[in-house]
Amino acid sequence: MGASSAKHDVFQAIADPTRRSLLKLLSNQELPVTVISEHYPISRTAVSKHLRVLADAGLVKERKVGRETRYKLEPEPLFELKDWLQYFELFWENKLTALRLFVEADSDIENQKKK
Amino acid sequence: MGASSAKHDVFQAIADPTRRSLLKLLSNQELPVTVISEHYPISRTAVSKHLRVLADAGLVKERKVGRETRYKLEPEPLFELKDWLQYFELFWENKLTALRLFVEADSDIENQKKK
DNA sequence: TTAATGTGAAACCAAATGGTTTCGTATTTG
DNA sequence: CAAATACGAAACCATTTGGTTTCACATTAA
Repeated sequence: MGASSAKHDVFQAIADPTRRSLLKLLSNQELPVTVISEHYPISRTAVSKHLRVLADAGLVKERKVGRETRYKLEPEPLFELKDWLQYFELFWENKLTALRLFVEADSDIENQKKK
Repeated sequence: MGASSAKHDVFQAIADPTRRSLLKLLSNQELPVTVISEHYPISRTAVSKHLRVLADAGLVKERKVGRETRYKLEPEPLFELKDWLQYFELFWENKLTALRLFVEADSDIENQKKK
């Protein structure tokens, strides 16, 4: 099996703004649930559920330390997102190229009008 | 107002696999709804609704031609996604660096064991 | 040992989501 | 003009989602 045996999709995991925020919060530190939930207006349980979705997508890793569960970012699954995006970069570059060509063609038309 | 006056979020728009597929389909061609929906096992109406979500997020542009409505990719909003991703690239690079350092440290330990 | 703390599971709920079928309306085409 | 085509709006439905409160269970502290 490949790298993406995740129960939850990366795309779906990052669809929620709270979860995106969680990823940033946990990007440079490992934190227990209670501390994490202090950053949000929702209940600790709700935060816990978001963390589960992220964990299912492989975006976050949990580690039990005593009675705490500490979470931290696991950025690898974001590669899938990057790959997906890469396909489209081709098109937005084309778009910019097309725009440039259009502007040039437009100038030509302007020149012709001036004849 | 900035560039993202979209009713629908880009992140949410690409969360659905059918919509991601639509974006690829429309990346190199402008197509009317009926033709598009032939590529999917769901109803034309369902496809139409997905297209609306994509249009709300600015990811697709519609153009009426006679009785047809033709859709094509509008890749610009994907920049937001790219920006968001960029933040995390820092961390996965760190991760790789950390891994490299760990491997080196491990070698050192191996060497020590050999003493 | 008893009390306090950190957490997830469960049951529940309202709203959003992804789908359907039916209908009305423009626009071609015969 | 009449029939066919292309489409979106509406009403409806089942499931998922994001949230809550309550409860049970470990683990640590008194």
